[in-house]
Amino acid sequence: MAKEKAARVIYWHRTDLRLHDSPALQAALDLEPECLWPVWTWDSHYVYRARVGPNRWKFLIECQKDLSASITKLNPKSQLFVLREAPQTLFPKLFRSWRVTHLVFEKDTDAYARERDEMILKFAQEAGVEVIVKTGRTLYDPDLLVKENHGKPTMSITTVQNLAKKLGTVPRPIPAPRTLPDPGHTDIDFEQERPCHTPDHNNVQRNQADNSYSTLSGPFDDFSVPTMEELGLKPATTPHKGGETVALRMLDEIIKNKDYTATFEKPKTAPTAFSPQATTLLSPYLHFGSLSCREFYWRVQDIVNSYKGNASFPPVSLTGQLLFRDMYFGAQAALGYSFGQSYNNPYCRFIPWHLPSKINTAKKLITGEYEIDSPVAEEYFQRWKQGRTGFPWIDALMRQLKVEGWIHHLGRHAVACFLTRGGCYVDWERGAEVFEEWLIDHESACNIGNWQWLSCTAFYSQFYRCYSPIAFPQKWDKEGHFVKEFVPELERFETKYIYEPWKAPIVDQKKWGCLIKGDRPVEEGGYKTYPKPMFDFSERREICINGMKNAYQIGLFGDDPKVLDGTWRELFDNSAEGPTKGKQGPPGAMVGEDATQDSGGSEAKATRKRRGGTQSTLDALLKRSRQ
DNA sequence: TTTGATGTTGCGATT
DNA sequence: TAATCGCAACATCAA
Repeated sequence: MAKEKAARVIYWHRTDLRLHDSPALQAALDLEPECLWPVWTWDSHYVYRARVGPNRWKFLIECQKDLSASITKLNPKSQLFVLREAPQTLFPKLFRSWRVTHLVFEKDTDAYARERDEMILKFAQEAGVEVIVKTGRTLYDPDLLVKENHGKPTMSITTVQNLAKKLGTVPRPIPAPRTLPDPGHTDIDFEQERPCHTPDHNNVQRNQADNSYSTLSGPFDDFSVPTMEELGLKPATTPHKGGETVALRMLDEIIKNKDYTATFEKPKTAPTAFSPQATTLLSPYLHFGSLSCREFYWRVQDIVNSYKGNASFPPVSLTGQLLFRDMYFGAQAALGYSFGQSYNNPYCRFIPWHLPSKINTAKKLITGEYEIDSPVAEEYFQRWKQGRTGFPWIDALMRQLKVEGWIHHLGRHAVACFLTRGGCYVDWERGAEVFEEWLIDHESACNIGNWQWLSCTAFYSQFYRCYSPIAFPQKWDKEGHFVKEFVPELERFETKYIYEPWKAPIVDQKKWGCLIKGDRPVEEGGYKTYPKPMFDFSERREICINGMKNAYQIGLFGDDPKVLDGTWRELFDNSAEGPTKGKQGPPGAMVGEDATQDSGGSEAKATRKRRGGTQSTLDALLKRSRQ
């Protein structure tokens, strides 16, 4: 159907801070618009609800500034127009005010994005605005993957590889446009609506007033990208820089090394390598869409196809990494909100982890808060988060994560295994929240999927394969260079003790300027200190494996009625690892008046008495170690 | 329905 | 030093 009037198009950037290979941008340009506004809406969901540390804020801002500059290079009248209002309230006003005919954007399939985009679609229909949505964030449209998988989530890489075969070759990337239309007028003849600030998960990230929403078009009325200071954020510490320009330059460098590109095998890359790291570090660019995954795929594939030696193959090869990404997107697309939690997730095993999420049972959603069922587990969790477990390998990784916003994939495995099934027996959702806060490449689908994988709640089940915080890093970095970089307290320690510094004789500890004592690093009497290990690893490993074995045998999944109503406790022995005491209840898992009660009714109390105590294995262990 | 193979990336002992 | 194997063990997938 031919359009009567010239198109006035808003191109809504969200997951695609780039000009190269954007099917959605191409669709917008195909309309031959009379005017085109490249727009970013400062979504309050990201500002207040998502967990975003200063490093990812900085990366996002750099991606936006780079894109805006590239737009202006193609058309000096244009830029990325940043509008500081939630899209749900902004667009209806904008459609009217700017006489918009089309809204174009790249498809986003996470649960919140779908809800938001449905609403925007409705507003657009009401305003007579045509909406065009194109896939471009993944190799395959996640909804199409799911459809080909008979509506089921994609839970294994072989499944995805087979589906990919059926769906055919990944399309070649589209070159960046050489020209861009003028934007239309940008007069604002309406009031800015400021979003609800509470709950504000990012309050901890700020040290100044939050001016995210001071005005609609920014303090200089020029729709420019906000600064860290305007957002009130603490300074970023990451050395990694965002933007399409940097991303394409990095890709060029990687591709230049044909051997690396064609023979890459993820399991053979060292998690202890830093400056330079052993993997590409392109993930944050893929996350913000400043690098197109199809661009990456084909640049790699062309090298592989012409490679004379033995090239690697998916799933371990570079393109295989993109297939894993698609797998997680496919799982998320099929499961929606339940993908992000154990509760009500039919594909997620039920394990009675410590520090379980509080649940809003009416909505069947986790609330973002958690229950401290065991003070010891909470201490383990805090020490893990702050990089003071006393295991140098774990602490080095957690410190690198906090400072730089990126750690190697196998490093993520190590700390995730340690927090969950291979050490602390703490809920994977706690770990996923920390990663969400600190990773510059945080992609909800991949993060959630990887945490489920490592905790053996979904995707993977061989819980008896457990990462040792000593043997595993030793395999990669005998000298302990990585540890010495990120845990400088230990920089003078002998190689022999680098992963087990508590075994070093006191005289040597003194000689090397660091005493192994306490639960946090401090300066003391002329010496540095580094913590003692917070538990005996092999002891904890055994407890965890037994806990997992038991939970696997009981065999509940997140959508089991017993999980939903809390009566799962009937199936667990009181002494089983985790908050299993009492036979009733969901206490601990409920929100509302009953949420804070520790255990069920009189029957539970009777049972507890009969069994002679309610102490979990964890607390018993601690008590023993203090004696 | 049963069966056999497989599963991105473990550990530790042995060769 | 690097490669191989047994370990103890289970869900999923394809045939």
